[in-house]
Amino acid sequence: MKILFMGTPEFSVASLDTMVKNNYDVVGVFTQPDKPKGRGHKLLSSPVKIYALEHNIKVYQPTTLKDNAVLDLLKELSPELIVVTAYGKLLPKYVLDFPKYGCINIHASLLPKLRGTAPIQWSIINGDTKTGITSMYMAQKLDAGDILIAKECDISPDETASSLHDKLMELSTSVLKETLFKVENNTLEPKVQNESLVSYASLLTNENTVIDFNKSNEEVYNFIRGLSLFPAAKTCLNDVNFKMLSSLISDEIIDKPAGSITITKKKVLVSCKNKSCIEILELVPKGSKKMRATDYFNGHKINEMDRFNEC
RNA sequence: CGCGGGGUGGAGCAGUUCGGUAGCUCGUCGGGCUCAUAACCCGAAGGUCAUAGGUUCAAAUCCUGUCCCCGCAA
Repeated sequence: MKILFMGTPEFSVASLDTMVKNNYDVVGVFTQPDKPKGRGHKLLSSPVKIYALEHNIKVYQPTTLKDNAVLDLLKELSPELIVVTAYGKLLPKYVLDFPKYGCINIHASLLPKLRGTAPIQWSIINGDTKTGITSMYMAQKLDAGDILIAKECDISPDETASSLHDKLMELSTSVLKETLFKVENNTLEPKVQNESLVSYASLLTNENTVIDFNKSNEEVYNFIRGLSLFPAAKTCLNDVNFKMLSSLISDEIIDKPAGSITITKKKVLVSCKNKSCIEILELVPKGSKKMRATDYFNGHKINEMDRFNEC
């Protein structure tokens, strides 16, 4: 069975690697075009591209799929199945209809919950204790196709986006393997998604990754770990931007306005809703590197009025 | 040449504008107080101020080159 793979980040590499290791016939890889990245704007290739080149798989990086050249390419590669994991582009209908066995997507949530681009982060931010990996037939509507295989994964109380990413990436390989096996044996049983249970994991932006200390300390805690290490929860103090990387729920009761800072001998506490507070462990000040919160405040004196806020 | 910040005892910073051999908050070590302590008191160790060269009576501080680190943006 000829398979065309589409994916871009590290998470996608696991899928591609699974197919390569299990000797599937990957006839080509679509990945996002190289973009100027990092300091100095150097052109960087996606992890999928790097992996594919190392394994002598043809790489294609169309800027748009709505192009006759892409259709010609599909005809040339003539895939019987397209597997998509975090590619970063929506597939036009003619692509979805092209392969004989359809297009299959690996998604990092238990659909129909958390459709969209950042399901890993939002599952933690929302305080969920369980998430998973779902494979589905792709439909034109985002992540709305019929469900094929779903596997659950627990979210531990101190889970971070990074650790959950790794767990789900591992889980995605077994979901993909099982899905491919059933495709080959024609034993899939697609299930329509229950539209009444749909929720969305919206794109992470600079705006919706800012900490709101008016929420409870538990919500703030989930927010920080749900965005750690990347892209990280943001806040601001005296016109300096900060990323909060890790924290702990504190049982201290401090009657100060949200965002107020209390420095004790060993702890940096920030006030949240209803006198609750959160202990900040690690942060990154703008222009500086990751450090312990206590270290930062050893070198930067603050006064009573200073508060973390939205800038 | 995308924008910007920075390299000062173990950590985080100040000092650099207006040159005169180094300071703060912690940590470490020793001692003391205490029922006890992450608290408090006393004391100590620890720095070629990234590096090379230049200017100067004198450079962390001025000039020039080099290396390294980081944030943003994408």
